Amino acid sequence: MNQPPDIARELRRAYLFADMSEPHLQSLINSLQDIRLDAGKTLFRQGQAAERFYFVHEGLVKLFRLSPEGDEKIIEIMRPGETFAEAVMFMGNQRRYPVNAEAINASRVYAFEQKVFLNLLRESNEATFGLLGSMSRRLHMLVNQIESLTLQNATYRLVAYLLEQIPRDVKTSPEVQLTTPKGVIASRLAIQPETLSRILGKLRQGGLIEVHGNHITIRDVQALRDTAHIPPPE
Amino acid sequence: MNQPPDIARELRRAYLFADMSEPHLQSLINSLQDIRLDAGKTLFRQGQAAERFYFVHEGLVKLFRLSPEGDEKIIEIMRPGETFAEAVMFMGNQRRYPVNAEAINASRVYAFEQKVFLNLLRESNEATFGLLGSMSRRLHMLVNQIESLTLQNATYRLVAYLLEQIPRDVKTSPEVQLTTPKGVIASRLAIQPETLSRILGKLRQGGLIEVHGNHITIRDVQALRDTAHIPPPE
DNA sequence: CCAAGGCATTGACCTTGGTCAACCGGGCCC
DNA sequence: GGGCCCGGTTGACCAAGGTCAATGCCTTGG
Repeated sequence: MNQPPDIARELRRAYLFADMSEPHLQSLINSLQDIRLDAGKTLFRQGQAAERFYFVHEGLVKLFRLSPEGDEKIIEIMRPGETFAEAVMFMGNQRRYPVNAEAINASRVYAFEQKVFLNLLRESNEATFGLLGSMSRRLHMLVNQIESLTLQNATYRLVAYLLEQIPRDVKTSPEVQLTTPKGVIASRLAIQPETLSRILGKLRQGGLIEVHGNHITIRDVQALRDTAHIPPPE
Repeated sequence: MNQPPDIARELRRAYLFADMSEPHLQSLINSLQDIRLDAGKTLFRQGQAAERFYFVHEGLVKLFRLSPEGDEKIIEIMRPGETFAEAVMFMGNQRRYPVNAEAINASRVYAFEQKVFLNLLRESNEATFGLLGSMSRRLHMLVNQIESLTLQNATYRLVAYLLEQIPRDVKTSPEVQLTTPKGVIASRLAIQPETLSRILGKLRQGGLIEVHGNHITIRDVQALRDTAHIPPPE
């Protein structure tokens, strides 16, 4: 069990742990489990009893629902430095995961026991406020998602997604490297892979973007925003 | 300022207040504002600075987003005994309401100052855990909503809504009294009023329900579940 | 080096639900 | 009582995006 000294610093990237006292964080680190997942491996399934929550160390984990027909809707894609399934702890008696979780890539996640964490919350207010912040952010994200699913169309969602992927502080012809297969993005945006492909084609024909496999060059950010009627940031 | 003695009992119906100590609850009650809203009156708008959260005493309040074109999507309809906008308190520096809130009926809501409540949270763990429970439930509700928007069709959503409206412990030919105008239900389900009307017509023709204005008689619960492929409860 | 499987693309077609317009009926106000 | 307004219904039409099928391409493995 090698313990690199900066794992505390890594965990603090998550809102959940950001303001936690050093001793508390250390006691959590001592009890965490380091889990390796091959690509496509299931971490947990919807309906299973929830006893742990997770932090992504590396890789990508998708949280998704399945329809009875087997169609998949990705609710969220968890990236390194993010925690997930921590809200389930407060769902009352029947604590069950409300979604499925599966590794997209080969991944490593840290697992924390609910019991340990709950005990810690009971004696630490900063920790609790960190959790409240995490949950509040997730609520906001879900409301935004509902809005874009109901009040906006597929092109809007894809364009908004692309614009979100632009690294900060870039002004001219930004480059976007898709971090997941296009099919995964399609599910996240609630469209079919065929439709995703067609919309990208349309944008390419319009001279707004260039597509080379996973790599997309945005030729005209403003025009792209305009086609989807997205107001400028801020 | 008449203060009925059982306002504490009323507040305890909300998860947020359920397990709060009596003195804490009393101090909140002393600082609340009782707000009367006419039907259609706006309580707050998306983007406004958030300084208070609310408890519905009577009436119905809709939380909704607007598209640039003016289309409306109701995210949630708040009923007596429920709290809303309490999660906004933890969104960091820029605390702004993420949705609009407007009274559907003539309503009365109690308003609580964030500052007062936050001070109380800092010294009370039961209160904080009540809040975590509220937020956790709301997260779950939103995930369910996303699932039914993306993996299910309009008929499913309407049927699921109707089945939710059936009072507990009723077995035969349940009666459902719609608590809001049909247009409001349509927006909540993310369909057009015309479509809602047509789906009800289809179900009526199929002999599954009877519609008399706001009052709906469900003739065959099982068949209704089957048309939408909804598994039996539990 | 070739075969196989997975992802992406493209085309043809179809379905769901949205749009637009007309109409109905009840409550309300003058 | 008459006009009107609002919520709801109905019909005709339309369009966005889903479905199904064929094909290409790239990776992987024998």
